[in-house]
Amino acid sequence: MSIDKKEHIMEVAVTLFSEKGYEGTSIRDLAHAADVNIAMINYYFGSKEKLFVALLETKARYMREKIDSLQNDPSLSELDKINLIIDGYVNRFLSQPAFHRVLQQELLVTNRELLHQNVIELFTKNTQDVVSIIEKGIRKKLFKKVDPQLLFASIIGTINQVMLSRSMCNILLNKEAGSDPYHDPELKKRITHHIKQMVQDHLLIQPAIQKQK
Amino acid sequence: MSIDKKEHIMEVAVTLFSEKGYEGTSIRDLAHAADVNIAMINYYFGSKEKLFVALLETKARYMREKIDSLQNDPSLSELDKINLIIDGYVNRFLSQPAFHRVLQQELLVTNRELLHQNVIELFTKNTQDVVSIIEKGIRKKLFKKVDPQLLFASIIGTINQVMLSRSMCNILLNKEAGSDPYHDPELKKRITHHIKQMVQDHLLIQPAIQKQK
DNA sequence: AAAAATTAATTAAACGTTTGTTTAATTCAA
DNA sequence: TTGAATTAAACAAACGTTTAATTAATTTTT
Repeated sequence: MSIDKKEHIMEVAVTLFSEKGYEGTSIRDLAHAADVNIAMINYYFGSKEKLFVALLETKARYMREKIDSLQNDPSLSELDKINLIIDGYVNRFLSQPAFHRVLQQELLVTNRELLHQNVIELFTKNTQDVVSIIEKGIRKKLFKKVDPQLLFASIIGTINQVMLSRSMCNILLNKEAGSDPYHDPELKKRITHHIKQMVQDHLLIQPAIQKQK
Repeated sequence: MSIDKKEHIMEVAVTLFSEKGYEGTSIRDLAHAADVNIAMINYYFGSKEKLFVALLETKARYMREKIDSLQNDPSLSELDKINLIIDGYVNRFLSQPAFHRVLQQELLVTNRELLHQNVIELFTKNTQDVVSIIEKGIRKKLFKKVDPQLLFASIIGTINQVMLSRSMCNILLNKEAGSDPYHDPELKKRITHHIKQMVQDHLLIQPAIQKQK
């Protein structure tokens, strides 16, 4: 029973943190939304800060494992790997918008050092892996001599930009103000297609050959 | 004397908000950092929230005017305009990292509706203008049939990604952990060049002709 | 030009809430 | 009957804001 309750609290926490921010969410807000006593949060997690760290550790494994499995697959070309990584990130970000907004918030706020450092570490390994795939493609003369780090920033940054805020996303994509763009199946296709096309045009020597589907 | 003091408070506020977030920054923090009495912030601005809105209105005019002046200049090609807009955004974001982190924070947090709505409005007009420039280039057959909205998201998103956090940026660019990447003149060149190159490769029919400088 | 009256700027202290956390008592399950 | 789970109540500290008193600057009147 207690494990389920911990998970329940964490699920409520990620939603509230994403809507109101870490500082903007009180333990009382959390307890009320999760329908548990105020004292239970500290009973289970020790403190509000430790709840947050627990949240990171639980939620952040998936993408790490995804990239690891691609990394040393000899049957895939470097372009295949990049395309699969784009698919992975878009799927991941769109299916967990609340969690990824919380991550972004902690990257932006530098004074909660423990939380900040925890989020930074998540990104570091992923960055290095993707960059080294791009570098390998360049060495094999499959790719042009692009800037691998900044190209990775463009991939992630494009998704993050769309994910910044729902109303922002609706304005960007000319949707009605009230609608929920993140659960629109069209959006996922559209983002994936745009990023892949842009990355291919930028990476490949003869991008004109590649036809838009 | 009072106008200078208001500006002084706002300058301190943008720094503190960017480091600690809006909720994470107390009026007492602000008053102490600006070396004024606690009551002065409410005396000048009315409330903490109104201080924030005042901050937006003062700081956010520049980019608006920049794009407006480009918009109807017949001597510039659509690609010229896009390149100048990229220059403008990179310069602007890198020279005011604190302010733009505050903007991003408010986009991420949706429950402070007044502040959120104010930031959204800033972005809306800029988005529409840049999109219509890209669309014009497509109609003139200068550009391929790209996704104008998402290409704009890629431009802004790339810069935002690099600006998310200093240590994040240092990791991304392989710099030492302590250094200040945003005041490195090399970084501005590198970002500008990457985005322009990527956008050109994506937009132009024969990107191979365009030579990297 | 000096004095008086009025307005603006600044202060320290206090306001009532809300914050994260803890306690001590109670309920529940093993 | 022992230990874990749960509760309501209380804790001190910090929050944004307001007050009432004082000083500084400006305007009006003499």
